[in-house]
This record gives sequence, C-alpha cells and structure tokens, in this order.
Amino acid sequence: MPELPEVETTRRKLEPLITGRRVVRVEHDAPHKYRDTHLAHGRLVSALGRRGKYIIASFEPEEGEPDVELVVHLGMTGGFRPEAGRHTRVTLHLDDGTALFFQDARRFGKWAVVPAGEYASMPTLRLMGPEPLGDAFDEAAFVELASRAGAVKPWLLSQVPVAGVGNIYADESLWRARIHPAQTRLTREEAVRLRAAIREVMAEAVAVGGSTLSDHTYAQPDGVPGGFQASHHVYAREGEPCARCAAPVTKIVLGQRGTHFCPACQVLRGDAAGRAS
DNA sequence: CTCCCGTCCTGTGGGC
DNA sequence: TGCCCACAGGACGGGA
Repeated sequence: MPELPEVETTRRKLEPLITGRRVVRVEHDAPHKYRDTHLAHGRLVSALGRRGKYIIASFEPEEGEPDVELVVHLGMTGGFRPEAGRHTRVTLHLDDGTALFFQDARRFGKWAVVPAGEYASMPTLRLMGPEPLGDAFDEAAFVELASRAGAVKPWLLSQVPVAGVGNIYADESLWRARIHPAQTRLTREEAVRLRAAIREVMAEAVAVGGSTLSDHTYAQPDGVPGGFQASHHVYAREGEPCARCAAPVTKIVLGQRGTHFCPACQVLRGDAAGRAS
C-alpha cells in the first residue's frame, strides 16, 4: 500500500537517477496497464514530481514533440528496484545505459503517458484534493467539507478532501484525532484535530521513509525498509492494547477495507448513519 | 448526486 | 507436513 510517504520516498530516491536523463525505451508486455509509454521514448526528463500517490515525470519541451508527462501509480505492491527480479513488470531504459526496474507482484500498478496536466482518463488524479503537507491544505475549507461528509474514512480514501491518504494513514490519523472511522459530518473540533493529525502522521512517515509491512512488499528503491511501521498505533495491531487507553484495538470492515481503531477512545457519536460489520 | 459492490491481480498465511 | 482457499487493497466503472 504505497501511500503518500512511500510514494514520496520513492520519488526522492528516483529523482537523481532519472532527471536530466533521456528515456531510451520503456519495456513491458501489458499495454493496457502501461499506456502509450512509447510516447516517452527519446524524451529528456526535466523533473520528477508527485501528486498524492502518483509520481509524475515531466519532459523537456522539444520541437515537434507533444507536451506529455509520464504518470506512474505504484498500486499496492509496485516499486522501483536497481535490478530485475521475478516480478519486474516494466523496465525503463535510460541513455546512460542504466535502467530502472518496476517490480509489482500483484499488478495493481499503472503507468500512462498523457498530455501534460490532462487527466481525463484518471478521475482520481483529476479531482485530487490538496497536498496534506502543503499550504493549500486549508483548515477552514477542510472543516467545511468535513461537516457535510459521509463516513469519514471512506471519504478520506477518495483523495478528494486531501491527497495521498490510504488505508494505513487513514487509520493512524483517525486514531490520533480520536475519531471513529465511520463517523459522519465531523464537528469543527474533530475536523481541526483530523487535519492536524494527517499532517503530523504524513510528516513523520515521510521523515522515516514510509512504512514497510510484514509482507515486505514495500521497500525504498535501494532496498532499505521504511521505519514508520514502528509508530503504527492501530494498523495491523488488532487485539493489542491501545497506547492511549489500553483497550484492545479492534478490526472491522468499512467500505470493504480492513479498518483498525480503538473502540474506547474513538467513539461513534449518535446520529447513526455510519455503521460497520 | 451518493453509496455500494465487483473487478483487476497474485503472494501469503491461516486453517484443516 | 501439505494443500487450498480466503484475504489483502487503490482505482474505477456500473448499478441501485
């Protein structure tokens, strides 16, 4: 589950390897998952950016060449490695003779070369909310949106209120903010706490290179594991005592997602609406 | 419009 | 020990 911290860590490691390099060829055998990659052939990478969980490579403008960018989503298990492996799905050949190997055991990752800034085929990217660590993540706007939202966790996962939050960081942020994952229509106080929690969790996770889970599907491109899993308070900690109140962490399914929370300090406020099985 | 569900994929692990 | 099946889940499309 690469989420913002894992994707940002990946971007930072990749950046010096790819910027200023020319793409010689993008090699793969699944054109429906890695769309129009031939349009990147011969192009000079000018920058490697990120929006939410998407890595976006920009190219130097060139006479007669379309203004395109390469968009990469790591899916659940995607990541770049310095060497080919059993699950290498895409090989990005560069003009210095090196190559980047995109490994993706479960094949949920996607690549596409698209007209720059044109995300018609990627609605989630098109409707992406503000970066959680940027100035555009405005408190008043978040409070207002949250006051009308349905169940808060699925709402966060939609990427609309804020970019880059996935299953792990949603659970961790809600635990810090002491909000039940199924809570609807957040109060002003709840929304303020949640926004702050998201920023804290994301900043801390980015600082330690993201989370590497027990299945080891995520590692940084150099193979070094992330460090934030040690700071998980609820994710994958079902049955363990809550660090705040010692009640056992509970796992439910909400919006078809495994959802971890403390039933004692994340209490659902009246008004029904949200429920879980 | 919102909400819910199925689909894509395959490695892992829990159960028997 | 060995086998098998359920599970994990981000994005997205379709149906209610």
